[in-house]
Amino acid sequence: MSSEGLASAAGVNSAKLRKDLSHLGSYGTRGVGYDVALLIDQIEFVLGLTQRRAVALVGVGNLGHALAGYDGFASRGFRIAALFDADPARVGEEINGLVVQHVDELPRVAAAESIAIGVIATPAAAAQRVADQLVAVGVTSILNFAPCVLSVPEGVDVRKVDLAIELQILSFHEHRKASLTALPATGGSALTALPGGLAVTDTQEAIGT
Amino acid sequence: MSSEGLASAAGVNSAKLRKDLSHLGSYGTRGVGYDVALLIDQIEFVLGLTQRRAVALVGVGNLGHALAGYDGFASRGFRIAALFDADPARVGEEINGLVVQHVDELPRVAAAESIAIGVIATPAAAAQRVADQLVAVGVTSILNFAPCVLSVPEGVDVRKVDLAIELQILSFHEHRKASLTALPATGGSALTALPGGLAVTDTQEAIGT
DNA sequence: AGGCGCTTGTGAACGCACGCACAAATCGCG
DNA sequence: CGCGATTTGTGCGTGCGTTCACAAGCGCCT
Repeated sequence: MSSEGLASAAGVNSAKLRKDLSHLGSYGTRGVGYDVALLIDQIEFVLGLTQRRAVALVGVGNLGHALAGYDGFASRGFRIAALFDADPARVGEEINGLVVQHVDELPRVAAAESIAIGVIATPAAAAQRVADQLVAVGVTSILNFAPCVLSVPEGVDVRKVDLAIELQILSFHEHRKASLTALPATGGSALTALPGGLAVTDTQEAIGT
Repeated sequence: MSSEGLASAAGVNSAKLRKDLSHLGSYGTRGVGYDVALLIDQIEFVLGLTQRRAVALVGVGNLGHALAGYDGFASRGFRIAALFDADPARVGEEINGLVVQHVDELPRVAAAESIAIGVIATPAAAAQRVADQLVAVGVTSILNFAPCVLSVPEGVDVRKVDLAIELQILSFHEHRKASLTALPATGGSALTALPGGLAVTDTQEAIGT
């Protein structure tokens, strides 16, 4: 498979793709292209995806349920090792073969399962507390679906996924298509990074801290 | 509120924030700062968030359920106007006050509700067909949660959200923290853009087309 | 065996975004 | 009324990512 084919499939420039791959080493053959299977192995190795990491999911509301049942995690080398919730009514429920445990059980489970990554799917109000608990048990990577900014100590990685922001971006493009307002579409605008996004409700207090 | 305060709250540089805001016009007061309420109004106006757009959600599996019940959409100015699924068993189910309709009803509903944005939460195999149907009824903005690359005509915006990729990025950082491999952390690597991501399974056929 | 076409890997240039630093402007206080 | 403190708005330099373009290398066909 040529870099041109890979690039068009991925929707990027072929030169960029080649340069990226060259960082891994020379796994292509000139005049022929790349061995896709070998490439995948190498990428997985360098990215550390060969080891199946254990993931703890906190918050089994609507979103938590969906994440717990999401096939994409298992097929990409992640093992959801435990489900937690703070609501006693939800504790004991079984989802996809896993029983929801109370979030206070986290220290015990984390030690037993060697949790590497924590996923927060709680309401925004509970997110910071959960993050603190995760950090306390040694988790250094957090995926945050709650619409709020988490403060964590140095050395802990937080990635925030705000589903509404994706819609807002689409809405903005829709707006531009309609009215031909020529606002320079600067790549990563700080605007979308504002806590609470652009919601009128409670943005004041979110910023005012 | 000073730009410094806004910037630290958003986690960005204050100069960048001021420059971004300056694109909207001069809504700050020197020596004083910004009127947050006014700022929000202006940003919402420029970004076109003042009009509540109608969203159609296709695919009410685990993820679809979560999205249909997600408060963040409504509070950010989006109205989920209709739910669709191809599975007759799911048609008729009521979620959050909306009844799931068969995807073949899309043309009729789209005309009645003036759908602006389509959200695809179907399995990957069905995503392209749904995208085609959305495009056919005049939808020009698509948010795709299925782990596949959609091909759409010019003028249609597609944003892809792959939840597993977020975990992979965290996993990679975790990997780097463990072994101190010095791989240049190039900003937007093409690797993560590969269709099918880094999954071993069926990547071959995904690329081989 | 030799040449030819195709593809990789990479040096170099372009462009863009980020951040610094400063002039202009506003408010408060003496 | 004037001065100093504070903050915005922005010109400019720097660094990085992307892209072009080309030499080196590989396989195939004759």
